[in-house]
Amino acid sequence: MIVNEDLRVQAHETMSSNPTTLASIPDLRDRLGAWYRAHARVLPWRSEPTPYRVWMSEIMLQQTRVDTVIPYFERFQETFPTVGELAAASEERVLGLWAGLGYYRRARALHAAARVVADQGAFPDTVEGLLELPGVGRYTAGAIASIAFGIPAPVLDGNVARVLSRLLALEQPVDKPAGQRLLWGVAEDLVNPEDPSAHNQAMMELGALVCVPRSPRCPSCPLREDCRARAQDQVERYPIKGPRRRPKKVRAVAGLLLDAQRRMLLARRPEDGLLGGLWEVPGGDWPERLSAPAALEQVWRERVGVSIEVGERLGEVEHVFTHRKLRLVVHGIEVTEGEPVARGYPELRWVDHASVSSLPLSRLTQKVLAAVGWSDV
DNA sequence: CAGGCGTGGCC
DNA sequence: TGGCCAAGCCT
Repeated sequence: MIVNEDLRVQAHETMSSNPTTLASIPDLRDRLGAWYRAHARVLPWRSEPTPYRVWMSEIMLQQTRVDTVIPYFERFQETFPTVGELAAASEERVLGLWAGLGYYRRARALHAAARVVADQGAFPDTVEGLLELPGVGRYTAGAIASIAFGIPAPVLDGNVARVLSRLLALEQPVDKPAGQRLLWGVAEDLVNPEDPSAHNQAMMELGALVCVPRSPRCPSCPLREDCRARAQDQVERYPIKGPRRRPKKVRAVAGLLLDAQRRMLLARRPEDGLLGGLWEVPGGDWPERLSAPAALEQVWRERVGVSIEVGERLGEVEHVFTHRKLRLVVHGIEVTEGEPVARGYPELRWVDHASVSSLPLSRLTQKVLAAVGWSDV
Protein backbone atom coordinates (compact mmCIF):
# COMPACT_ATOMS: atom_id res chain seq x y z
CA MET A 1 0.00 0.00 0.00
CA ILE A 2 2.87 2.29 0.70
CA VAL A 3 4.05 1.89 -2.86
CA ASN A 4 0.60 2.69 -4.20
CA GLU A 5 0.35 5.66 -1.93
CA ASP A 6 3.68 6.97 -3.19
CA LEU A 7 2.61 6.53 -6.78
CA ARG A 8 -0.58 8.41 -6.10
CA VAL A 9 1.34 11.22 -4.49
CA GLN A 10 3.65 11.30 -7.47
CA ALA A 11 0.78 11.36 -9.90
CA HIS A 12 -0.85 14.07 -7.87
CA GLU A 13 2.33 16.11 -7.92
CA THR A 14 2.65 15.68 -11.63
CA MET A 15 -0.91 16.88 -12.10
CA SER A 16 -0.48 19.92 -9.92
CA SER A 17 2.79 20.75 -11.65
CA ASN A 18 1.40 20.36 -15.13
CA PRO A 19 2.21 23.56 -16.96
CA THR A 20 -1.32 23.76 -18.30
CA THR A 21 -2.80 23.77 -14.82
CA LEU A 22 -1.94 27.29 -13.70
CA ALA A 23 -2.36 28.87 -17.10
CA SER A 24 -5.85 27.43 -17.42
CA ILE A 25 -7.10 28.84 -14.14
CA PRO A 26 -9.70 31.43 -15.14
CA ASP A 27 -8.60 35.06 -14.81
CA LEU A 28 -5.40 34.21 -12.96
CA ARG A 29 -3.28 36.36 -15.24
CA ASP A 30 -5.84 39.15 -15.22
CA ARG A 31 -6.05 39.21 -11.43
CA LEU A 32 -2.29 39.29 -11.23
CA GLY A 33 -2.17 42.12 -13.76
CA ALA A 34 -4.82 44.14 -11.95
CA TRP A 35 -2.99 43.69 -8.66
CA TYR A 36 0.24 44.87 -10.27
CA ARG A 37 -1.33 47.98 -11.75
CA ALA A 38 -2.64 48.87 -8.29
CA HIS A 39 0.45 48.02 -6.23
CA ALA A 40 3.58 48.29 -8.39
CA ARG A 41 6.30 50.30 -6.68
CA VAL A 42 7.67 53.36 -8.43
CA LEU A 43 11.28 52.43 -9.22
CA PRO A 44 13.88 54.42 -11.17
CA TRP A 45 14.26 51.86 -13.94
CA ARG A 46 10.51 51.50 -14.42
CA SER A 47 9.87 55.10 -15.41
CA GLU A 48 11.82 54.76 -18.64
CA PRO A 49 12.44 51.08 -19.45
CA THR A 50 15.01 51.44 -22.22
CA PRO A 51 17.23 48.43 -22.92
CA TYR A 52 20.22 50.24 -21.40
CA ARG A 53 18.45 51.08 -18.15
CA VAL A 54 16.68 47.73 -17.84
CA TRP A 55 19.90 45.85 -18.50
CA MET A 56 21.87 47.85 -15.96
CA SER A 57 19.18 47.49 -13.31
CA GLU A 58 18.93 43.75 -13.85
CA ILE A 59 22.67 43.24 -13.50
CA MET A 60 22.67 45.25 -10.29
CA LEU A 61 19.60 43.44 -8.95
CA GLN A 62 21.19 40.01 -9.24
CA GLN A 63 21.11 38.70 -5.66
CA THR A 64 20.81 42.27 -4.42
CA ARG A 65 17.92 44.13 -2.79
CA VAL A 66 16.05 46.93 -4.51
CA ASP A 67 16.78 49.43 -1.73
CA THR A 68 20.48 48.71 -2.00
CA VAL A 69 20.53 49.05 -5.78
CA ILE A 70 18.64 52.33 -6.18
CA PRO A 71 21.45 54.77 -5.22
CA TYR A 72 23.98 52.81 -7.30
CA PHE A 73 21.65 52.80 -10.30
CA GLU A 74 21.06 56.54 -10.03
CA ARG A 75 24.78 57.25 -9.70
CA PHE A 76 25.68 55.07 -12.69
CA GLN A 77 22.98 56.61 -14.86
CA GLU A 78 24.08 60.13 -13.96
CA THR A 79 27.72 59.28 -14.61
CA PHE A 80 27.09 57.24 -17.76
CA PRO A 81 23.85 58.42 -19.41
CA THR A 82 24.47 56.17 -22.42
CA VAL A 83 25.98 52.75 -22.92
CA GLY A 84 28.63 54.38 -25.09
CA GLU A 85 29.84 56.50 -22.19
CA LEU A 86 29.95 53.44 -19.95
CA ALA A 87 31.94 51.59 -22.59
CA ALA A 88 34.40 54.47 -22.87
CA ALA A 89 35.14 54.55 -19.14
CA SER A 90 38.05 52.70 -17.57
CA GLU A 91 37.35 49.47 -15.78
CA GLU A 92 38.81 50.88 -12.57
CA ARG A 93 36.36 53.77 -12.74
CA VAL A 94 33.44 51.39 -13.13
CA LEU A 95 34.73 49.19 -10.32
CA GLY A 96 35.12 52.26 -8.14
CA LEU A 97 31.51 53.29 -8.64
CA TRP A 98 30.46 49.70 -7.98
CA ALA A 99 32.42 49.49 -4.72
CA GLY A 100 30.20 48.37 -1.87
CA LEU A 101 27.58 46.68 -4.03
CA GLY A 102 29.22 43.25 -3.87
CA TYR A 103 29.66 40.42 -6.39
CA TYR A 104 32.28 42.47 -8.17
CA ARG A 105 32.49 40.19 -11.18
CA ARG A 106 29.23 41.86 -12.19
CA ALA A 107 31.00 45.20 -12.52
CA ARG A 108 33.55 43.80 -14.94
CA ALA A 109 30.79 41.99 -16.84
CA LEU A 110 28.81 45.24 -17.03
CA HIS A 111 31.79 47.05 -18.47
CA ALA A 112 32.64 44.26 -20.92
CA ALA A 113 29.04 43.99 -22.10
CA ALA A 114 28.84 47.76 -22.58
CA ARG A 115 31.81 47.55 -24.95
CA VAL A 116 30.17 44.73 -26.88
CA VAL A 117 26.93 46.70 -27.21
CA ALA A 118 28.77 49.88 -28.17
CA ASP A 119 30.65 47.95 -30.86
CA GLN A 120 27.46 46.39 -32.19
CA GLY A 121 25.66 49.73 -32.08
CA ALA A 122 22.64 48.51 -30.14
CA PHE A 123 21.45 45.98 -27.59
CA PRO A 124 20.53 42.52 -28.89
CA ASP A 125 16.75 42.27 -29.15
CA THR A 126 16.39 38.51 -28.79
CA VAL A 127 16.83 36.19 -25.82
CA GLU A 128 19.57 34.31 -27.69
CA GLY A 129 21.41 37.51 -28.50
CA LEU A 130 21.13 38.81 -24.94
CA LEU A 131 22.52 35.54 -23.59
CA GLU A 132 25.74 36.27 -25.47
CA LEU A 133 26.44 39.28 -23.27
CA PRO A 134 28.75 38.64 -20.31
CA GLY A 135 26.85 38.58 -17.03
CA VAL A 136 23.54 37.84 -18.73
CA GLY A 137 22.07 34.43 -17.98
CA ARG A 138 18.66 32.94 -18.55
CA TYR A 139 16.88 35.07 -15.96
CA THR A 140 18.43 38.38 -17.02
CA ALA A 141 17.95 37.68 -20.72
CA GLY A 142 14.27 36.95 -20.10
CA ALA A 143 13.87 40.06 -17.99
CA ILE A 144 15.44 42.38 -20.58
CA ALA A 145 13.60 40.71 -23.46
CA SER A 146 10.22 41.01 -21.79
CA ILE A 147 10.57 44.38 -20.04
CA ALA A 148 12.55 46.31 -22.65
CA PHE A 149 11.37 44.59 -25.85
CA GLY A 150 7.95 43.13 -24.99
CA ILE A 151 9.03 39.62 -25.93
CA PRO A 152 6.96 36.89 -24.21
CA ALA A 153 9.97 35.27 -22.52
CA PRO A 154 9.65 33.81 -19.02
CA VAL A 155 11.67 34.82 -15.99
CA LEU A 156 12.49 32.68 -12.97
CA ASP A 157 14.13 34.34 -10.01
CA GLY A 158 13.89 33.73 -6.28
CA ASN A 159 10.57 35.56 -6.09
CA VAL A 160 8.92 33.74 -8.96
CA ALA A 161 10.22 30.41 -7.71
CA ARG A 162 8.68 31.06 -4.29
CA VAL A 163 5.33 32.17 -5.70
CA LEU A 164 5.06 29.20 -8.07
CA SER A 165 6.32 26.76 -5.46
CA ARG A 166 3.53 27.85 -3.11
CA LEU A 167 0.83 27.98 -5.76
CA LEU A 168 1.65 24.38 -6.68
CA ALA A 169 2.66 23.19 -3.18
CA LEU A 170 5.74 21.92 -4.96
CA GLU A 171 7.62 19.18 -3.11
CA GLN A 172 10.64 19.47 -5.42
CA PRO A 173 13.51 21.53 -3.99
CA VAL A 174 13.45 24.76 -5.98
CA ASP A 175 17.23 25.19 -5.81
CA LYS A 176 18.00 21.89 -7.52
CA PRO A 177 18.23 21.42 -11.30
CA ALA A 178 15.08 19.27 -11.46
CA GLY A 179 13.02 21.84 -9.59
CA GLN A 180 14.45 24.65 -11.69
CA ARG A 181 13.60 22.85 -14.92
CA LEU A 182 10.07 22.28 -13.77
CA LEU A 183 9.59 25.88 -12.66
CA TRP A 184 11.03 27.32 -15.86
CA GLY A 185 8.44 25.27 -17.71
CA VAL A 186 5.63 26.56 -15.52
CA ALA A 187 6.83 30.15 -15.85
CA GLU A 188 7.09 29.84 -19.61
CA ASP A 189 3.58 28.50 -19.88
CA LEU A 190 2.22 31.21 -17.62
CA VAL A 191 3.71 34.27 -19.34
CA ASN A 192 0.98 36.59 -20.48
CA PRO A 193 1.54 37.27 -24.19
CA GLU A 194 -0.66 40.37 -23.92
CA ASP A 195 1.89 42.10 -21.67
CA PRO A 196 4.93 39.98 -20.78
CA SER A 197 6.66 42.98 -19.18
CA ALA A 198 3.88 43.63 -16.68
CA HIS A 199 3.31 39.93 -16.13
CA ASN A 200 6.91 39.11 -15.26
CA GLN A 201 7.31 42.16 -13.07
CA ALA A 202 4.01 41.35 -11.38
CA MET A 203 5.19 37.86 -10.47
CA MET A 204 8.38 39.27 -8.99
CA GLU A 205 6.58 42.13 -7.27
CA LEU A 206 4.10 39.71 -5.72
CA GLY A 207 7.00 37.70 -4.34
CA ALA A 208 8.71 40.83 -3.06
CA LEU A 209 5.68 42.48 -1.42
CA VAL A 210 3.10 39.78 -0.60
CA CYS A 211 4.39 36.25 -1.07
CA VAL A 212 7.45 36.96 1.07
CA PRO A 213 9.58 34.22 2.64
CA ARG A 214 8.36 34.68 6.22
CA SER A 215 4.91 35.83 7.34
CA PRO A 216 3.46 36.12 3.83
CA ARG A 217 0.50 38.49 3.51
CA CYS A 218 -1.88 35.92 2.07
CA PRO A 219 -5.07 37.92 2.74
CA SER A 220 -3.74 40.56 0.33
CA CYS A 221 -2.82 38.08 -2.38
CA PRO A 222 -4.74 38.20 -5.66
CA LEU A 223 -4.00 34.49 -6.14
CA ARG A 224 -4.95 33.29 -2.65
CA GLU A 225 -7.88 31.22 -3.89
CA ASP A 226 -5.58 29.35 -6.29
CA CYS A 227 -2.80 28.62 -3.82
CA ARG A 228 -2.37 24.96 -2.91
CA ALA A 229 0.07 25.77 -0.10
CA ARG A 230 -2.50 28.06 1.48
CA ALA A 231 -5.25 25.50 1.01
CA GLN A 232 -3.08 23.17 3.07
CA ASP A 233 -2.33 25.97 5.54
CA GLN A 234 1.37 25.30 4.97
CA VAL A 235 2.51 28.35 3.04
CA GLU A 236 5.71 28.82 5.01
CA ARG A 237 6.78 25.24 4.33
CA TYR A 238 7.42 26.29 0.72
CA PRO A 239 9.62 26.74 -1.18
CA ILE A 240 11.47 23.60 -0.18
CA LYS A 241 15.23 24.00 -0.39
CA GLY A 242 18.26 21.78 -0.17
CA PRO A 243 20.62 21.91 2.82
CA ARG A 244 22.78 25.01 3.19
CA ARG A 245 26.50 25.09 3.78
CA ARG A 246 27.57 26.35 7.16
CA PRO A 247 29.78 29.45 7.18
CA LYS A 248 33.35 28.62 8.04
CA LYS A 249 35.42 30.85 10.25
CA VAL A 250 38.61 32.20 8.74
CA ARG A 251 41.35 34.45 10.07
CA ALA A 252 43.53 36.93 8.27
CA VAL A 253 46.19 39.50 9.00
CA ALA A 254 47.07 42.75 7.26
CA GLY A 255 50.04 45.09 7.55
CA LEU A 256 49.91 48.88 7.42
CA LEU A 257 53.08 50.31 5.89
CA LEU A 258 53.56 54.07 5.70
CA ASP A 259 56.37 55.95 3.95
CA ALA A 260 58.03 59.23 4.91
CA GLN A 261 55.16 61.23 3.40
CA ARG A 262 52.66 59.15 5.33
CA ARG A 263 51.40 57.47 2.21
CA MET A 264 50.00 53.94 2.63
CA LEU A 265 50.91 50.90 0.55
CA LEU A 266 47.85 49.29 -1.03
CA ALA A 267 47.61 46.25 -3.29
CA ARG A 268 45.20 45.31 -6.05
CA ARG A 269 43.72 41.84 -5.73
CA PRO A 270 43.81 39.42 -8.68
CA GLU A 271 40.94 39.80 -11.16
CA ASP A 272 39.47 36.40 -10.45
CA GLY A 273 38.14 35.20 -7.15
CA LEU A 274 37.21 36.91 -3.94
CA LEU A 275 36.93 40.70 -4.20
CA GLY A 276 38.65 40.48 -7.58
CA GLY A 277 40.23 43.72 -8.80
CA LEU A 278 39.66 45.63 -5.57
CA TRP A 279 42.38 47.33 -3.55
CA GLU A 280 43.28 46.31 -0.02
CA VAL A 281 45.79 46.67 2.76
CA PRO A 282 48.30 43.90 1.92
CA GLY A 283 47.72 40.79 3.98
CA GLY A 284 46.45 37.26 3.82
CA ASP A 285 45.75 34.00 5.52
CA TRP A 286 46.43 33.57 9.23
CA PRO A 287 46.99 29.85 9.88
CA GLU A 288 45.96 28.47 13.27
CA ARG A 289 49.48 27.36 14.14
CA LEU A 290 51.02 30.82 13.74
CA SER A 291 50.87 33.96 15.83
CA ALA A 292 49.52 37.04 14.08
CA PRO A 293 52.99 38.63 13.72
CA ALA A 294 54.47 35.40 12.35
CA ALA A 295 51.63 35.04 9.86
CA LEU A 296 52.03 38.66 8.82
CA GLU A 297 55.77 38.26 8.27
CA GLN A 298 55.15 35.24 6.09
CA VAL A 299 52.38 36.87 4.05
CA TRP A 300 54.41 39.99 3.37
CA ARG A 301 57.46 37.97 2.39
CA GLU A 302 55.40 35.92 -0.06
CA ARG A 303 53.10 38.57 -1.52
CA VAL A 304 55.06 41.82 -1.21
CA GLY A 305 58.58 40.42 -1.27
CA VAL A 306 60.08 42.11 1.78
CA SER A 307 61.13 41.25 5.30
CA ILE A 308 59.28 43.21 7.94
CA GLU A 309 59.25 43.97 11.61
CA VAL A 310 55.78 43.82 13.13
CA GLY A 311 54.83 46.80 15.24
CA GLU A 312 51.78 47.95 17.14
CA ARG A 313 48.45 46.19 16.79
CA LEU A 314 46.28 48.86 15.21
CA GLY A 315 42.88 47.26 15.10
CA GLU A 316 40.68 44.30 14.41
CA VAL A 317 37.86 43.84 11.93
CA GLU A 318 35.12 41.24 11.68
CA HIS A 319 33.43 40.72 8.36
CA VAL A 320 30.96 38.24 6.91
CA PHE A 321 31.18 36.97 3.36
CA THR A 322 29.01 34.31 1.82
CA HIS A 323 29.63 31.21 3.88
CA ARG A 324 32.65 32.76 5.47
CA LYS A 325 33.14 34.65 8.69
CA LEU A 326 36.39 36.56 8.79
CA ARG A 327 38.43 37.95 11.68
CA LEU A 328 41.22 40.21 10.50
CA VAL A 329 43.94 41.76 12.65
CA VAL A 330 45.88 44.79 11.43
CA HIS A 331 49.40 45.61 12.61
CA GLY A 332 51.65 48.51 11.78
CA ILE A 333 54.90 47.30 10.21
CA GLU A 334 58.34 48.43 9.08
CA VAL A 335 60.34 47.04 6.19
CA THR A 336 63.68 45.71 7.43
CA GLU A 337 64.95 44.36 4.12
CA GLY A 338 64.05 44.83 0.46
CA GLU A 339 61.68 47.06 -1.52
CA PRO A 340 57.98 46.17 -1.94
CA VAL A 341 57.36 44.34 -5.21
CA ALA A 342 54.04 42.85 -6.30
CA ARG A 343 54.18 39.07 -6.21
CA GLY A 344 50.92 37.52 -5.07
CA TYR A 345 49.31 40.77 -6.17
CA PRO A 346 49.14 42.13 -9.73
CA GLU A 347 49.94 45.68 -8.60
CA LEU A 348 51.05 47.76 -5.62
CA ARG A 349 50.47 51.49 -5.17
CA TRP A 350 51.40 54.18 -2.66
CA VAL A 351 48.31 56.16 -1.80
CA ASP A 352 47.90 59.33 0.23
CA HIS A 353 45.02 59.99 2.56
CA ALA A 354 43.08 62.09 0.07
CA SER A 355 43.19 59.69 -2.86
CA VAL A 356 42.28 56.49 -1.04
CA SER A 357 38.60 57.02 -1.67
CA SER A 358 39.11 57.17 -5.44
CA LEU A 359 40.18 53.51 -5.51
CA PRO A 360 37.77 50.59 -5.67
CA LEU A 361 37.61 49.36 -2.07
CA SER A 362 35.50 46.59 -0.63
CA ARG A 363 33.46 47.16 2.50
CA LEU A 364 36.01 45.02 4.28
CA THR A 365 38.87 47.31 3.32
CA GLN A 366 36.77 50.35 4.18
CA LYS A 367 36.32 48.83 7.63
CA VAL A 368 40.06 48.21 7.90
CA LEU A 369 40.83 51.81 7.00
CA ALA A 370 38.30 53.03 9.52
CA ALA A 371 39.81 50.75 12.19
CA VAL A 372 43.25 52.30 11.70
CA GLY A 373 41.92 55.83 11.52
CA TRP A 374 42.43 56.44 7.80
CA SER A 375 38.83 57.09 6.80
CA ASP A 376 35.52 58.06 8.27
CA VAL A 377 33.60 55.07 6.93
C1' DC B 1 26.66 20.47 -11.22
C1' DA B 2 28.08 21.94 -6.83
C1' DG B 3 30.38 25.54 -5.21
C1' DG B 4 32.31 30.28 -5.38
C1' DC B 5 31.05 34.85 -5.25
C1' DG B 6 29.41 40.48 -1.18
C1' DT B 7 26.60 42.89 1.32
C1' DG B 8 22.96 44.36 4.40
C1' DG B 9 18.65 43.48 6.75
C1' DC B 10 15.71 40.73 9.35
C1' DC B 11 14.27 38.10 13.57
C1' DT C 1 23.25 36.05 17.40
C1' DG C 2 23.72 33.04 13.82
C1' DG C 3 21.06 31.65 10.06
C1' DC C 4 18.44 32.89 6.31
C1' DC C 5 17.47 35.62 2.62
C1' DA C 6 17.72 38.93 -2.02
C1' DA C 7 15.45 40.63 -9.48
C1' DG C 8 21.90 34.85 -10.60
C1' DC C 9 26.04 33.94 -13.24
C1' DC C 10 29.91 31.28 -14.21
C1' DT C 11 32.97 27.33 -14.19
